[in-house]
Amino acid sequence: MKDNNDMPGHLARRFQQIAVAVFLAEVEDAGFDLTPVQYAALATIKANPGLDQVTLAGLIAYDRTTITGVIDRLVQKGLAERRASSRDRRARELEITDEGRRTLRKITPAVESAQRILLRGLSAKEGEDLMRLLRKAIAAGNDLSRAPLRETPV
Amino acid sequence: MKDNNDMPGHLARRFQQIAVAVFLAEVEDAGFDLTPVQYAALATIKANPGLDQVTLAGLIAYDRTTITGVIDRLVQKGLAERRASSRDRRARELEITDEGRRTLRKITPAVESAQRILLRGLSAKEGEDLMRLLRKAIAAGNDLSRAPLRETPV
DNA sequence: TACTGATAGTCAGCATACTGAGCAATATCA
DNA sequence: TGATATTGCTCAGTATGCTGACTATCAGTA
Repeated sequence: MKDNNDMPGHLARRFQQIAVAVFLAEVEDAGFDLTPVQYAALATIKANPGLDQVTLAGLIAYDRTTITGVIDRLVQKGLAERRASSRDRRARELEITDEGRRTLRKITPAVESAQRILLRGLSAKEGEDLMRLLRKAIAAGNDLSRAPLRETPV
Repeated sequence: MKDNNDMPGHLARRFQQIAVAVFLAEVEDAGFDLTPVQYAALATIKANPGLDQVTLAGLIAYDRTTITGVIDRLVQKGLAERRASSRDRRARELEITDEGRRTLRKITPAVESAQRILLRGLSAKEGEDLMRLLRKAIAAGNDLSRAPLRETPV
């Protein structure tokens, strides 16, 4: 029988498991307490000031029910703010705070270090290849998850 | 600034996200209710009758605190049994039930189909390359997560 | 304008994953 | 043998990620 550990689905789970562990370790070493998910959300808020939650979720492929809790924690840590939108009373506009900006700036080396560690078993070319193939497989499967990546709409 | 969506960590998360969605969809279409994690645990119990929980966790790289709940659900569904070990009174021996065996057999086509769908954007060679590179990166990072893969000890 | 459908956000519930702590039992070694 | 360390398992707490349902609001149209 084929080894279950060799199936693409299992490799996907393992790779993600290691990626999260490495990220958290590097970030903690740098003296911060931020998850990969929180980091991506914060960086995307900074790059798109005033965006609403659904747009944010689409830009980083999070489920809209997940993003609520993530933003809750960013707000609670004082890194982001959630305001009512003036144009659409259903929507909340998101902004990064000065503290959030400071954190992003200081945390960047740790985040980049994590990415290097994640690929440390591969040569530079192999790392490039892996990322290219992952991007291609992901693009083909984008709409298969409930939270697909959405190019900036609007 | 570099696009966050292009970082290896983000690609890892996305690939895993799609892998789980595809697995669940295929398995549900086949008329079953089993998660990727439950499937891997059940298949490993079948292949290693009487193994204990820590060994099972090591064979599929799950955390020991996660495996408890997974087995709870397999037992509750009648697919596996948990017995006290006679050799070590701390340990629990795991066995697959007839129902579990039947389920595994019938679910296999759906599981294989899921793996194909996950790689559907890639050529056969690209799929092979992706898996080879993932295996290599994972092997190099194995000990960086709290739940590393352990070759059958004993 | 009134109706209908879509959209933004939240919530409850469930299933991974992990941290850290704790209990019971086993192993090791002075 | 007796103290110490280790191991197998569980639990409480936290953070994703999802399903499905619900409210409030908006948009399009008859």
